[in-house]
Amino acid sequence: MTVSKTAEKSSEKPADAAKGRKDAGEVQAEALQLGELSEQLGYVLKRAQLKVFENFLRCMASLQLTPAQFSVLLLVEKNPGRNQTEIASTLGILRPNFVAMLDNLESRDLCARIRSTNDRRSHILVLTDKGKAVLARAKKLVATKHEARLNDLLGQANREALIGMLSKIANEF
Amino acid sequence: MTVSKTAEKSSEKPADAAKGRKDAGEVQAEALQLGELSEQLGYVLKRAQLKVFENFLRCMASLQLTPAQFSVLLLVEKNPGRNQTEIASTLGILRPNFVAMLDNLESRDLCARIRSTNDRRSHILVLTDKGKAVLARAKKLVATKHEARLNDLLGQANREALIGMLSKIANEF
DNA sequence: GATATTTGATATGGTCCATAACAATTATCA
DNA sequence: TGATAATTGTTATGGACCATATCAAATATC
Repeated sequence: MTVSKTAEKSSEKPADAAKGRKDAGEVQAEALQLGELSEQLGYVLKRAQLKVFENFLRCMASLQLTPAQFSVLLLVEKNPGRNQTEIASTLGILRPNFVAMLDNLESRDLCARIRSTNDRRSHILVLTDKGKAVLARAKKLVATKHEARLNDLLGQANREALIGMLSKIANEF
Repeated sequence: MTVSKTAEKSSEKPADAAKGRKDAGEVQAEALQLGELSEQLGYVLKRAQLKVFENFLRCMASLQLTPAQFSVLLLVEKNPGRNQTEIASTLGILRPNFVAMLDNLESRDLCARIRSTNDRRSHILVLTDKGKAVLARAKKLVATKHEARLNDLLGQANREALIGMLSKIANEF
């Protein structure tokens, strides 16, 4: 597998990268043969994931939300009153790494840590009003600019089948 | 999105993580609601990719090959006589980062850098005999233990459809 | 009430990714 | 031809993300 995650400027898109020579005169170096690589699940999965994240970041540029941050806001909205450990572990984020992430969201006034009265060790997480508003706008952007692109590319039925298969892999592989 | 890539020991699997409490007596904290997250392309894509890579590493434990290393060996075998820049860029690896990778493979006698006689700046890449042998064994392991798992999980037709859709996303998204 | 566990946090190290810069070599072209 | 530009592999470096150990405060357990 492999595939870096460069956005636009530097690295050329992996597929037809090696052709980036002289478009001028001489002998065009023949393109490399991907061979069995293009049938490798991991390879194609990783490449697709990088493309999707890249597109996500472009769509969210105005809101400055990464995929990870978006997922946190979504989960906190859906599960208000949960503490850091619960939110983090549900997303597969280790608690130490979740701290800086929350510091960021909190400094932008998108969510807040509230000392729990039941258990004064834990911080309850909630979205601020601004956080709710930003998340609402983010959802619209994602739906119209990001997910809609999948329908254009694959069609509604295939899109749902894809999500279903990926979920199955994520849960049962 | 989010989802870390922890293998087995430490972090719990994201989905049913928050339940990892006491299986003993008291009140089981209700599981968190994933909500729209489970329909987010990027989220499910990333989670699937992590699972697949994790499984790949397990299957290749005896050969000590990462997905990235495997892809390099595959590509060099398919395209002998190419230089570092060509192989790296085709895989989306930046040339500076490709150096250490090759150092590793070369130190294990899996591939070799050969000074080109045409252009004494470039290094031609080839697989060593050991490299070819290891790659052959790797292919078998991948086919029987890794890719075969997809068929068991999705069925042949769905597997091909999945690869096709992912390729389309990787190339056209 | 002594001990163990949990929570959020800090420090730290590893891996991967990206950019700048460099020497050696080759291409370009005035 | 010779000066200049471009390319190749490389090093150095910084950032992002991930993982582990450890800690103090608070709580649970016995």
